[in-house]
Amino acid sequence: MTKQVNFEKIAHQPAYRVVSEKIRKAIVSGEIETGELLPTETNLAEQFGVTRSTVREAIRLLEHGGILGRADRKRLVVTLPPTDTVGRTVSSALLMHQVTYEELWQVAMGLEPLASKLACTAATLKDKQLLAANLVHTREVMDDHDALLDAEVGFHNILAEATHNSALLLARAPLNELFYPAAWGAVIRALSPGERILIAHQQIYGAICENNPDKAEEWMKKHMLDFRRGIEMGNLGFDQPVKG
Amino acid sequence: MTKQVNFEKIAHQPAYRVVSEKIRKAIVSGEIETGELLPTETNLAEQFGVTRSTVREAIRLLEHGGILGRADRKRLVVTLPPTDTVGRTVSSALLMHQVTYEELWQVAMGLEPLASKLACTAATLKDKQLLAANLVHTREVMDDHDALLDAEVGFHNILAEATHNSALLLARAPLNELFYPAAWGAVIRALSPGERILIAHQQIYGAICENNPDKAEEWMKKHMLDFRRGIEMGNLGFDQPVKG
DNA sequence: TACTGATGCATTGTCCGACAATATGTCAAT
DNA sequence: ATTGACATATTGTCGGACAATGCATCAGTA
Repeated sequence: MTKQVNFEKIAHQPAYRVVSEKIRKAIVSGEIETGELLPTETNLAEQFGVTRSTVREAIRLLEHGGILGRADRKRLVVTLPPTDTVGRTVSSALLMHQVTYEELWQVAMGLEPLASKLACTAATLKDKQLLAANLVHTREVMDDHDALLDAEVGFHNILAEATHNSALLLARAPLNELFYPAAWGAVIRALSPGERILIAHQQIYGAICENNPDKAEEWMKKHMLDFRRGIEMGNLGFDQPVKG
Repeated sequence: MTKQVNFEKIAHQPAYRVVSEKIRKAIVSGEIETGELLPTETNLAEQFGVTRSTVREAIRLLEHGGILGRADRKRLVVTLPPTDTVGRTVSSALLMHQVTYEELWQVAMGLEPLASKLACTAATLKDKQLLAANLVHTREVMDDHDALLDAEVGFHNILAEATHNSALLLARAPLNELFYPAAWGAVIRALSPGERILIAHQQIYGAICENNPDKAEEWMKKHMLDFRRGIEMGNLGFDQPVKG
């Protein structure tokens, strides 16, 4: 082992990444307001001194992150990345990492009771109305497995929105997209636990209306534990990777 | 208000998106294994019947999500999206949504105690060694604000990794990238709470070694509450948007 | 006035062809 | 086994081209 000098790897980022980074920084730093239109591709190309092709590749990079979108399939606008777009990115990452139902359930146990608690103080009148409407709808579709699943997922969704906490919303996006559809769907088909679901939802809704955070949190915990028991009773491979 | 027929908007996706979707599906569905090399750009162009430019734009879309990467700046390989890449996407989305410290703290209160609890049962010997090393290092840099911050963030990071739960890891990515650097940094500079930090970390570490989930969870809650008090004492705009 | 139609311009989506820089593989020379 | 020379493959970047489509303007007509 002779001694040898080590040089650091030289970087040399491709131009399209450099351009992409510059635009991204300008956006995130607020230099360009959301909703504002970006210059045209040819214009950007001139400004950066590259060709339009390069600019286009740079734009694609940002477009997927949801930072950029199209107003009317023409001009580019700076958009608030919609949570579902970002959520999808996270979800497909998790899928590739072969995330298991168990792992997602653990996260759900951390976030959903929290959401219930926070919703008690943060929910607006409109949020409560949405929850109430969801309860009515749930009761109606109690026997239709698919519709019941939709209603169940919808309840948790409305609840999360009612916290008005965007960080929480993004953190639990994978639950919406991966966990509930697959896992709840299986439980519902196997056990038809419509009544139990409805009771839990009603209690949580009640707690929110009474402004009782502890009760809301507790009932959500029960709800999630109930769910887990359903999975175990149905013997539905809790430690298996979620399949997209 | 005359009655009128409503047609659904016709889609017409641009070709680069179609191509991108096809590749994405092939990857997520496992048709292409991770680590496998993709065909060359020219080859893909022929297969899809489009030009190389279009294929390149399609690739950029996926590259940003971290699904695709380069082996050696030449051939494309399918990669497991590294958590930090995906995390950055989420973080910049949150920045643009003007997420507040308060919101992030709420999420932290949901996830960090959970991580502590889970780490008790999931941590390997190596994880414990890393935690121990972090404690030693923390004690050494107690007076260096920047280094102390790094150590503090590092502790929470190791702890989260010790859960071996990729969903949890991704969900808390914004804490690493946005919350701790900015908020803890401010607290540390204002109050120098090195001792209190170290004590909490030691207790958590102890609880993990004793395999005592409840204690680990409790101490992490204390730690986070302590943190919050620090922010309020320092009068550091808890309800202000995080600035990147 | 309110609707319709024609026209021109701007911008994006897609294509083509080209070239430089750089990895990779092969083969000979030492 | 290492080095050097050389051909090859692949990506990054360029420039130019054209069709499709959206937008604005302006005139025409009931």
